[in-house]
This record gives sequence, C-alpha cells and structure tokens, in this order.
Amino acid sequence: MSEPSNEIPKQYNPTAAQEKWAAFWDKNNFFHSQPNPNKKPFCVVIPPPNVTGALHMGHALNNTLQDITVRMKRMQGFETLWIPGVDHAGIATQAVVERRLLEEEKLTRHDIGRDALIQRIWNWKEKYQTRIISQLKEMGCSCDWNRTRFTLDEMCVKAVRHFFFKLFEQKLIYRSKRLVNWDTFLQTAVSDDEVFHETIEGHFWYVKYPVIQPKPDEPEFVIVATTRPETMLGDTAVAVHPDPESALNKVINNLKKRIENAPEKEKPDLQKELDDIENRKSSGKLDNLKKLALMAKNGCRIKLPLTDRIIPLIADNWAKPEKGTGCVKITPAHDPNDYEVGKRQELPIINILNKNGTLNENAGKYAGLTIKKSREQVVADLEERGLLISVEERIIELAHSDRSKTPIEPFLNDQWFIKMDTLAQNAIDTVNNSEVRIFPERYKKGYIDWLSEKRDWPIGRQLWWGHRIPIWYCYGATEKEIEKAFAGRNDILWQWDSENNVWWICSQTEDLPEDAVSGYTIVQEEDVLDTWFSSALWPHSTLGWPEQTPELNYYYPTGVLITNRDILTLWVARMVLAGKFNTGKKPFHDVFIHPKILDKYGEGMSKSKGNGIDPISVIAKFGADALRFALAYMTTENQDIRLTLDFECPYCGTIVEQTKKNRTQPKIICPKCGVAFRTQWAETESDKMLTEGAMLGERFEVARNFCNKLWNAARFVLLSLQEPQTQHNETRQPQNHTDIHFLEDRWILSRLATVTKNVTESLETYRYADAMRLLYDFAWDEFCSFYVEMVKSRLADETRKTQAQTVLIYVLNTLLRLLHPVIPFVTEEIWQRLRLSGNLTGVGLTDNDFTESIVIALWPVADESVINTEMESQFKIFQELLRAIRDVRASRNVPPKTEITFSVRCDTPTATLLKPMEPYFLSMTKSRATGWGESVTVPVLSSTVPLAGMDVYVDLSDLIDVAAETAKLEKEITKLDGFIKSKESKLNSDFVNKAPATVVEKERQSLTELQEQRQSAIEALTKLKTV
RNA sequence: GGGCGAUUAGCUCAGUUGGUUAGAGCGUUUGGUUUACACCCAAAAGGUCGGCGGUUCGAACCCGUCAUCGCCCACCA
Repeated sequence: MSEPSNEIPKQYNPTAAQEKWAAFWDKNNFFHSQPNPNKKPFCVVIPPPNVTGALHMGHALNNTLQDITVRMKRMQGFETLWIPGVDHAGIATQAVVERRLLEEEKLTRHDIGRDALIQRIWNWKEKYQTRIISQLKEMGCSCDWNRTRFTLDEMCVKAVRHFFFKLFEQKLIYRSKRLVNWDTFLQTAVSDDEVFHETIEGHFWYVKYPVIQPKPDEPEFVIVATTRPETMLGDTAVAVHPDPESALNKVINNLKKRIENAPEKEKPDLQKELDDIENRKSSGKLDNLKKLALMAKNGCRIKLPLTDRIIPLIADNWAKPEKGTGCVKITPAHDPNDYEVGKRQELPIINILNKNGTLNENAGKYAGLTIKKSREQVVADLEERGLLISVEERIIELAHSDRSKTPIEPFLNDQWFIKMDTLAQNAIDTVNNSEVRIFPERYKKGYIDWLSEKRDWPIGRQLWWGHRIPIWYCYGATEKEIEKAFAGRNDILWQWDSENNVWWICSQTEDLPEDAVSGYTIVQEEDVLDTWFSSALWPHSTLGWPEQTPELNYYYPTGVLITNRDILTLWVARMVLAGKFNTGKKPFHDVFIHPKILDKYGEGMSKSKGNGIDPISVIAKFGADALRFALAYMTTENQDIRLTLDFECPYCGTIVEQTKKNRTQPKIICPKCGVAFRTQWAETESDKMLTEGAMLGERFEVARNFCNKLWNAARFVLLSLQEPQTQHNETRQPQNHTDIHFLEDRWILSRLATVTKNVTESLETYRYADAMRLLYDFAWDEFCSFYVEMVKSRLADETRKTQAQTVLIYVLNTLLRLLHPVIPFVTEEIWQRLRLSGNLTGVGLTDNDFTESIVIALWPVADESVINTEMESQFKIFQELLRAIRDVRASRNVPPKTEITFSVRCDTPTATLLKPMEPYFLSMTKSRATGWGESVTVPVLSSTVPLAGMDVYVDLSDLIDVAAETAKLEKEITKLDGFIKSKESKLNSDFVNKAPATVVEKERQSLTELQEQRQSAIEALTKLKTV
C-alpha cells in the first residue's frame, strides 16, 4: 500500500485534498446525525446567512469557529449535529432584487405585482442559497446537509404560525401606530440600519402662531422654531413646559455640575451653553414661558397659521425651556416624540403625507406638492402674512435612505406589536442566573440593558418578501356569524378591534379563503413579519417544533450559539425569549460572541464600502485550512481581527496594494506588466473573461506555511516508516510510555500531554487563539525543531530506532487529531497516508490507532501521569546549551561542516542529565562534547558562555578572534552588572520583609547565579588577555 | 449624551490571579543545497508596554486622570 517516496510531494496541495476529502466525508455521511440514545447530544444551529449575497470573511470566521467546536465535540464522542441554513432577510433581499429590477428592466415592484416579485426573489434565493452552501462546503464545514433549512420553508412556516397564534391567544399581540422610516422614492419602510445620517446645511425658521383672544397681559403670539416648517400643516398642538422655571434651574444645575467635572478642553463650550441658558432668565424669555405655561393650564387656544384650524397650547414636559424658543410644535404623525406627546395628551393625529412623498388632502391648498415645494411655499406664505420672524442658517443631520439616497420621512403607520414585558423579563433572568452563559462576559451588560427597556417589538414590515402576518380582517360581521364560520376550530382565534370596528381573525394552520365567513369578504393583512420573528425560532423551529419530534426532544437545548456582536440583541435576545416562551427551555447553553473582521484601515467590512472579501479567493490562493487556521489564530477575547489583503497580479506576481479606490473595481490593471486582471466584483462578461488576481495576506501565508510544515513533518515520518524493516522483532513490541528511557521521548510525551490538556480547555471555553498558539508552537518549535531533529540520529541507529518511531508516530497521530477541527483537510490527507502506509504494526501501532477517517477519530485525552514539569525544565537546559553553542558558531562564522568541540562546567546532576545528549549536539550543531562536570579541562582558545548554573567553553582554536571575544565578554559583563545591581538593591529593600518567602528565595538564587556568571566571564576575560 | 473596547518591537498581535532580564509572526541583518520542509534551517539586532499621577516591597497588568483611535446604543424643535 505504501507509496514510493517520490510520490509524496514536498508541498501540500490543498486543492486536491479539499476535493478528495470533501467528497469522501460526504459519501460516508460522517456529518449526518440522528438521535442516538447511547450518546450525549451536541447541537449547533448556524446563524443563517442572509440570501442577499455570497458569504464574506465575517461568515468565514463565524463558520470556522463553529466547525472547530463541532468537529471537536464529534471526536469527543457526542452525537453531534450542526444544522445549516439560510435566512430570507426580508428587507435586504427584497431590496437587492428590486434594485436589480430597476437597473436592468426599469421596473418597480408595483409594475410587476406581488406574486411576480416574490417569484423573482425565490429565484434569487435559490441562486444564493446554492452559492452559500457551496462556500460552506469549500471551507470544510461539517454540517448535516440533509437538514439544511430556510427561514421560509415549510417547517419554519409552521413554527412561525404556531408562535404567532400562541402570542395572539395570550393577548400579547396588539396593534398600534408607529412611525417608520419611509422611503418616499421606493415607497417602502426601511429599517433603522438602512438609514444613514448626512449633515446638510438647513435653516431654522422662527414662526409666530397667533393666540386666540389673548388677555391684556398675555402675549399675542406663541413663537416656535422649526427646521421643517411644512410639517406645521400637521400640527395638532403647541407645547410649553408646565413649570419652565424649575425645569430651567434643573438644567442649569446639571450643567454647572458637568462643568466642574468636565475636562478643561470642554469647559468653554459648556460655559457658553450655560450663559445662553442663564440669559433666558434675565432676558424675559423665562417670564414669557411662565405666562404661556399658565395660559396652557387655562386652556389657551391658538390659531395654526395657513390653515383654519384651532389648536391648543398644552403643557407637557417634552417642551424644553432651554431649547429653541422653549415652545415646540407638536406634529404627532411625523415625529416620534410628538407622537408620544400626542398619545399622552390625547391629541388628534393628522397625517399630511402621501406614500409617494407628496402632501395629501389634509394639507389643504398644499396638497399634491412635494415636500420640498411645499416647504418653499409655506415659508413664502408665512412671510407674506408677517408670521415669519427670522431664519437662521443651521447644520442639521438629515436621515437618508441607504438604498435610494433620498431623505427619509417619518411616516405613521398601523403596526403589529408584541408586548415584551414578561417575555423580556424571562430572557433577562435566563442570562442573569447563568442558565445561558455569554462569552466573553462583558457582552452580558448590553444584552441585559437592551432587554430591560422592554420596548414592545414592532413585528410588521411593509414588504412582500417574508412570512405574511396570519391575520384576516372582517368588517361588519357579528360575533355569532364569526363563531358559526369557525365552529369547532381550535386553530382559529378572533378578536374585536374596537378602534377600527373590525374583526381580527388569526389562523394557525392555513390561509383562509375570502369567503370563510359567509356573507362577508375577509382580507388578509398585507404586511409581512419582521425577519427576526422567524429567526428567533431558529434553534427550535429547525428541529421540528411545534411537533415534539425525536430531534427536538434529543438535541434541544442546543450547545452553543456562535455569532457576532451586532445581533446580540436583535437576534440572540429574541431567541432566548422565544425559546423560553415556546418550549419552556433555553435555546442554548452558551453564547460565544466573536470578533469583527476589519480591513487594513480598521474599518468594518460591508457591502456598501466594497471592502468585503470572498473567502473563496483566499481558499484559491492559500487553501481552506490556511484560511481557517489564520482566522482562529486571531480570535482573541477583546481584539477585532484586522486583515490586510492585497492583490497579486496573476501574470507577473506583482503585489498591487488594495486601496479604498481599487477595492470596489471589477478589474485592475497591473502597474508593472500593464495587463488587466479581474477581481471578485467582476460582473460583465468581458471582465469575467480575465484571470482573477489572488488576495494576498500575511496572516494567511503564515497559516499556509504552518500547514506545509505539518505536511513535511508527516512526510518525514512516512519516509522513515518506508525504510527496510529490520529483523529485530523483539524490539518492535508496543512500548508503554513509562518504560521510555530517552529524555527527549519523555519530554515530548510530557509536552504533548500538557498541550492536549490546555488545548482542550481552551477550545471548551471558546479561547480559540490560545488553542491555536499552543498547537502552532508545539508542532513547530517542539515537535519539528527538536523532537524530529533529535530522532534523526536515533533512526540511523538500529538499536535505538524502534522506540523513536513509535513515539514519533504516536505524537504525530495525537497532534493530527488535535489539529483536525481547525485544519480538517491536511490532517485527513496525512491521516489517510499514515493509515495506509502499511508499517504501523512494526512500530507498535495498529489500525485502531488510525480510524477510517480522522473525522471520527477520538479526541485525545491527556495522560496527565506523563506530565513532568521538572523534566520539562531540565530539557530547557539542554535547549539553552544548544542555543549557546549555535550562537558561538554563528557569530564566529564557523563553517557548518566544521566539527568543533566544547566542554561544560556544571554540577554533577546536570552533567548526568546532559551526557546522554551528546549525540544530539553532534547531529544538531555539529559539535562534540569533551567533558562534563565540576572540573573540566578548559580549552585555551575558547569562547566562554556563562549560563545560569553552568559555563560553556567552545573550543575555537585557530578560529578564535580575541578582539571579538573580548568585546563580547565585556558586553556580557556590563549587562550582568546591571542586573546584579538592580537585584541587590531589591534585596536590600523592604522587599525581603514584605514579599512572600518563595519569591525572595527565588530572587536570592537568581542573584547568586548572576554573580557566578559574572565571575565566569571575568575569568574568561583574564584568560583571554594571556593569549 | 450613555456604554464597550483598544493603545506593547518598523508592521500585525500575544502577555494567565501583580513577582527573575516583557514574547511570537512578518519585515530587517548575518550565515546556511544538514539524509521532511527555501512555504525551510540556524542565529542576531530591535521595546521608558500612549502621557501623567496613585496604590504596592514590586505595575504592561490594579485605581485615578489626560490624549488618541474604533465600535454599539440613544438623541438632535
């Protein structure tokens, strides 16, 4: 079975391995899971990526971390299920498809209608779901692909309907008005995330509202200031603070306090603010407000200019005496705060806007004008009537729609809400009592704070793509008629909406026909549910809830949810509350919040910036394993991941730096060879024809190199196994670790056990970077640089060969298993080659040590009995000595092939320890030991290196350079003097009295050593002078 | 305005409960075709741990403060 050595390439080829092993895993169904009473379950649900587009590096990170945990759990013997899936992402996906429709066909959604648009979005979804799943597969994610879910598929629809019905049944769903961000161009509501604020130069108009029949001592006008005069057409009151004086004093006091504590730099600004406010008191403005407050109390009425409406002057805390004129116009239909005031004060709500952004009939003669036109007209009319006092220039932050780049209008709409009170409290308790643990813990605060606001959840969206709200409206029917229509149905509920005189009919299972209530036509609610409504159910809906499926009973609650911090509240908090509400159980035990991927400028990656990177382009260049390792290596607790990536010209290899300018371009012309190559943004056919330029990144190179290092270590082991077998069968028996005599064997096994233990602990507490560092350092510095190097001399010696091979392959086998969760492909490739190498029994291993696939191999458990920290520190002495000799060789330019000798003055135990290591000094640094112990012969022409507890004399004979040697020793003495001095003063201080005895003792010992080293150096120097 | 985080070598980052001389990778310099690996090996240089103050025998680490940067939430008549 074994391959000839020339068939093991010197470089690991990721592409071939990825293809081969992905297919192999798939064929063997390793990732498929079903309830198994003999095993403990472990389940992870993927944070479903949006079907808006392809995955970027943020997803790559998220899924890498999940796969690491999932693969480890699977190896630990859990019945492990990772459920993949995608999210319909209502707003975002509909927006993408609508934008395309407009760009490519110049059509809006109203042109093609609801059904046709939905069909187009389904087509889009199919395309991107396929793309996303294939990206996940390319990354090596070990999901159970048979269980792939979509938030709009039948299973999820059922769960959503059931959840809604339950909420409705418990009267937790209600209808109310809510202001939405209205995009008048696209004629849709957009979410807060899709709004950006832009500072524009605007105006601040001061307008007089005449008071009706003012008493002699009362002002004739109420003056309000506004940046949006046209909204006055929707005013239903003007407000003034009920007690402006105390409110103002309160503000003044707070401000004074702030000035006291404020940094010097901010004080002048604050002082100015304070002066302005205090000025209000003296300038009579306050007196005016006090009068107005009294008038408001007495039911004062004012005339709304430009209309024939009479509106009240009201007293409300919302009016801030320190701002504007102290009086504020109240427009409940077009301002969230005013809406609250309106509700509180029972004011009428007058909507003056059409959905297309023009004014409606409520605006009287301004009806039909656009907002911009109406504003000009209103200002002109006010001026004409002498009601405009003044205009100020003012910088204002204006909300714009991300999608249409037009200003957002706050627009009042009927909305469905969920009452959050108890639901939120349950979710708070679940985290507060650590039933659900959040890692890192600092994110707990954000979660609790957000939920503590207990703001009711608006669940309706004015969209077509999503779960349509399962409510039907029936006007005019009597309760008897409704009852008759749905008699005996426990899947239908109805409720009377007295405000709108309509029946709400909620159906759990089916869509109701128009004629469901005989004699009436019922109409379904047009809106769809917020995307998070279905996402909130993800951990249990994907397992079959509301059915009590075997999967739900077995896998739920799931193990850990791994996600990014942006959606801790929107998604994680909602999952906890929905999980608790629906199943009575938490959805997961742990939540791990991972870092954010930033670009080289420290900016987050996003579609609009165009700085997102397709993980596939990294895989193409460096391999999936390198991608995964690099990301995991950077997943530390409180640092975001900064990725610097540059383009590589595919023709001449020139590195083209990625800039803010070129990162969104579909093609780039190489500055050196002048040929164009395409980027991930290539869209047109001609651009796609070009060769793609790879993405280069230092972190990925490091990770790729690591994979290759591992590959070559394995190559070395495989080659050594292929050497002709000797006949000494009796020496080829399996060895018990405790029988192992060689220091390096015991050392590497001790280190391996320590690493196994620490890696397991790190991964189980989501400290991915720690685990990666441990593995990287162990594999490279300890296993490759020391153990493999040392074993070389033993492999050449028949009498010492077998045990070396046994340990070598044992360590490699364990290391592969520890690394498999993070670099699955290269470890499988090596595993299979070892498994099939055919010589395992010869070195004391059996096929049981190499399972059919590393995917199903057992996770290593540390044999702590072989951990020997004393011996590990002894080994450090060997390493130190080796380094000292190498340093002498390097700094004296001793030719590599020239053998030199050295002797070491040290105590007897050290000598006993080091003497058996002689062959390694020869093989690893071509140096032969001539003596060990208290009294050794010191070569005349030697380089002396004083180390802690020993002196090394490297015989240089004719290679010696006295001047250089002297300089080196002098430098060493100066350095030692510094250390000694600081130690001495430390030991002469209070330190000896106050510090723990062990620490003091350690310091004393260290001082002695330093003094000895210094003495040795002086002696060596003296001797040099005699030469 | 509220909250969170960061500031350590030229660059990107580690640094466990405060305890010898603060670490790694990349880059730089020097030397290498050593029977796995040049995606490599050996070695070296390189740091007042953002500033100031405090607690302590002892501070990169704890406390206060200032500075700079980033993120989240809220608000802006």
